[in-house]
Amino acid sequence: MRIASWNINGIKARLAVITAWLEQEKPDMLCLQEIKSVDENFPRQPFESLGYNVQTHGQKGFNGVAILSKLPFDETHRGLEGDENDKQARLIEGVFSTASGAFRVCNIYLPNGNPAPGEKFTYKLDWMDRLHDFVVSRLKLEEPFILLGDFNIIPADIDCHSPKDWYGDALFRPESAERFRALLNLGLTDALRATTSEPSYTFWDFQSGAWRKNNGIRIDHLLLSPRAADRISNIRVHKELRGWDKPSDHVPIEGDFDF
DNA sequence: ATGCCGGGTACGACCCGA
Repeated sequence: MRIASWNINGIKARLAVITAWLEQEKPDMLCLQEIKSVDENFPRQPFESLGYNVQTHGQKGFNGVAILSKLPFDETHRGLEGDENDKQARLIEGVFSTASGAFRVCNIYLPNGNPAPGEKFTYKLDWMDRLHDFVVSRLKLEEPFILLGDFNIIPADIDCHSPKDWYGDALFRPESAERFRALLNLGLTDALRATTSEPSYTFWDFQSGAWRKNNGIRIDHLLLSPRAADRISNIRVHKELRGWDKPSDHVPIEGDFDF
């Protein structure tokens, strides 16, 4: 089973690119971030025609996440618990069954947090603390659990072309990195970093010729519970998509699992 | 480079992203 994550920066603007990629790669599951659409306006039919079940958690104009899955959804959960005043659509989770048992995929669009310090940075850190509590509850289930998406976290110097450009940024500040490490310390595996010590960027800014200069960052991640880590055989970043026409500023990251 | 691009809303600018 191939499971991918992709921040597509607007479903309306990216529909043609996404369907072209799905027809070419045929992943079993694609988790989208930044759909920037309400649920009613999400174009379900093009994906259903390609054999995907569609679940969305949208909001007007900003944010929004969705899961496209060839396997049917046993359960779906929307939103991150812990703050009844948080209305931003940044988390959707699906539970799926296979012959080898159930597994769970949680798709997140973690807040950017800039400028830091400030209200947005505080929101990011609070969101990460709530995510930590959520992950603790999921790990207690002792099932294969994949936490994936756009984390808006650069885990280490190797994950950006030019670390000095990122000092003080909400994606790279110690408070952010510390909370990311706390997730790993719960027992989650950073799937990409577990398989290579090379840089492997997932985002290149639209501005300043970042793609041409390979001035990228690695901020899209697959984190695996122990039982999910046991099942992964390969992981890849589809860097080539950044060079397609009408690209997103992010590219897909995809893992191969034996369920 | 607190905005160089690109997408959103809405139809002229302004908000947001990383």
